[in-house]
Amino acid sequence: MARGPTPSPVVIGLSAVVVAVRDGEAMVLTVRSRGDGEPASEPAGLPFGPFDPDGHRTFELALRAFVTAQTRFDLGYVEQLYTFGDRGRDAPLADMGAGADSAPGARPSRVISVGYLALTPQAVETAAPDTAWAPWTRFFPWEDWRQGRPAAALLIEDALRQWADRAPPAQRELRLARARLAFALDGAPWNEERVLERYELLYGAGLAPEAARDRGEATGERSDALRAALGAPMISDHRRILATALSRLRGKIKYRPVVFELMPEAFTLLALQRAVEAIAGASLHKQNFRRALERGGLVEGLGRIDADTGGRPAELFRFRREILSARPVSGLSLPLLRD
Amino acid sequence: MARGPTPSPVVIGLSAVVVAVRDGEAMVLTVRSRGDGEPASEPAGLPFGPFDPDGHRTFELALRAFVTAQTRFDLGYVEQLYTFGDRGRDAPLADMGAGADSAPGARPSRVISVGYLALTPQAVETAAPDTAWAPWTRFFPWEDWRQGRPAAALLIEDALRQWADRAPPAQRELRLARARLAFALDGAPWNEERVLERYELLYGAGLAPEAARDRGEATGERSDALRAALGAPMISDHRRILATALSRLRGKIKYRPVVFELMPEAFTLLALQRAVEAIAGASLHKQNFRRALERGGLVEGLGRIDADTGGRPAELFRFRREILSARPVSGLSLPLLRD
DNA sequence: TCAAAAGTGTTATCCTTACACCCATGT
DNA sequence: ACATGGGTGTAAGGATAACACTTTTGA
Repeated sequence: MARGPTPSPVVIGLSAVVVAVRDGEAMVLTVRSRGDGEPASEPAGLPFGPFDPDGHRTFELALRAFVTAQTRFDLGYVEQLYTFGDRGRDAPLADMGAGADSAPGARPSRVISVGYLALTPQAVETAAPDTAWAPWTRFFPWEDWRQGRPAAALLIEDALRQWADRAPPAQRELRLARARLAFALDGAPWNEERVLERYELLYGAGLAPEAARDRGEATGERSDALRAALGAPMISDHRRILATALSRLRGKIKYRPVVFELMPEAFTLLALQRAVEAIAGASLHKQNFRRALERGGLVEGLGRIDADTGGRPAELFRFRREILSARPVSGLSLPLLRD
Repeated sequence: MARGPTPSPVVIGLSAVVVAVRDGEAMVLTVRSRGDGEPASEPAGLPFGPFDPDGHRTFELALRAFVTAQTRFDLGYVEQLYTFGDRGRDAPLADMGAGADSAPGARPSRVISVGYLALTPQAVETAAPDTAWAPWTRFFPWEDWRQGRPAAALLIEDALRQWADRAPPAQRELRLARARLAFALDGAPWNEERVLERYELLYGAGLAPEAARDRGEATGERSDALRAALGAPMISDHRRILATALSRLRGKIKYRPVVFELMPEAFTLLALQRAVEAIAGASLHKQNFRRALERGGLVEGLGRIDADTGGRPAELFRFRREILSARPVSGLSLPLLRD
């Protein structure tokens, strides 16, 4: 293994997608980027920090430590998502931490970022400055199908068709096929799990503002409506990490009982359903949802509650955590409701 | 961000689990560790190498390059598995690559390893020295349930019960519950996907030889039969990576048509079934397997073949790769056969 | 002729989906 | 009374699991 010129330093960054559900809306913990006197429209980022090879025994411990430090918030359920190492996707952290005080003109350190998903039962307002919960529909407006196909999806459909038309004939069909599958064009079924695929398509098509940014160009002309439909960009590749998290969570909810990590100790069945709907971005069939719950034996009734919205008071339930160690247990089925 | 003493260097290692199926057996590409004149019983490892932050634009390109260099073998399908960063699980690469020529007594570099899964259609014998295909039952004898519950699983069951009995009473039930779920004790159902969970349990129980090794101790007394049942250890944490790969593959085969990445262009339905069985470690019901295939429209008949084993010649089929871009497509159902 | 595999048919059962309806409470 | 949500029943269709049987070849 010949030694060439000294290799560039490698920095490992950890990013966390912290998810909570607050009155029927799925929220993500965001950090304003170096929030000084900059305009409020500066893109947000995920909580992140450098991994210290000396101080931290495992990634997960490191993650918990710095998220608590940065946001004064304790994490519960945590799982690793993916490790991103592409050069050229606006390496996160490149201008902070290990690289912050390097001489100008020095070779930038290569940054590898390990993304994590964390779930917490309540979106407690943190006292930490520059930290805020944001609904993730802000970053992915096209992912919310709870009221039927969202306007954002329609605008994106048009933009993607134009993108396909701009291609040389040989590529046109390929582009269309990708768009059709990802965004349910021409009657194709919508698959809520393909969040990452959709975001990557938008990035590849140059529609996500991050694409132009990473190339050092200005974003092309576009209408206000389309801009809104494309969602708020994030610093670095954080929106990609967020998309990965949503994909993973939407998939996992079906085969592991992870929703309960987002619920308080006692909850009504409708609250549970609303949480699942917020994550899945789709409306569910009430009766069938409850029947599936029963079959699984996942929950157990308690007493009652009143202060609900309108209507008859609902019974409170709790997650039967015991069964996790008693038998293999799958997640919730998603009996979709078509409007 | 105060600068303490200079931080330890971080080295990123890439490991590949390269899988192929050869006459009904699932094989993994292994590398003999620094194979000099050492005894043949030296543990094997996975193909691995350091990631060069200057030369490589993405992990995947780096992986393909060094696997080809090391094994003279071209990868097809590739996906990232997981990034391992725990200190104390015998950091891979610590004594090679970037760390090889460091002064004795110098602080060892912290090694992070990114595991990848790769699938190839044929287990071509590579000309590369110290590289060999090994059936993965060698490393996980308890995972092969094609002929019913394997003897290895029974021996491990006993060992795990003893491990639970050795615990203080408070922990006894917890240990038993974990063992029950993972290894299907007391009538619990076997879940073929939990390969990693099972390996980690064996590691945690001190049964996997790697556990004692990582603590710098000698492996405890055990019978030859039990030793065989526990499978061949691997260097570093490679067996953990291998377990991760098998878990992932066994899961993925059901919801993505990945088996076909392991098949030649034309194959018989029985060959396909045998491949799935080798991966899943379970026998399948022939008729129901074929019916499910038909329903999915995944394959298309061609002509015929003869040179088969005994019996009537079977028709050859091919995977209809076109459908991948035409519609969302799920994997194969596993109609398990109970003996 | 027999072993070994290829193929075909059919049935019971369960899960999913869908539709329709009644109950309890606050305004 | 009526809006809002809680809660129950039931029937149709499709997928799965399980059974038994015929066909075609090579040795």
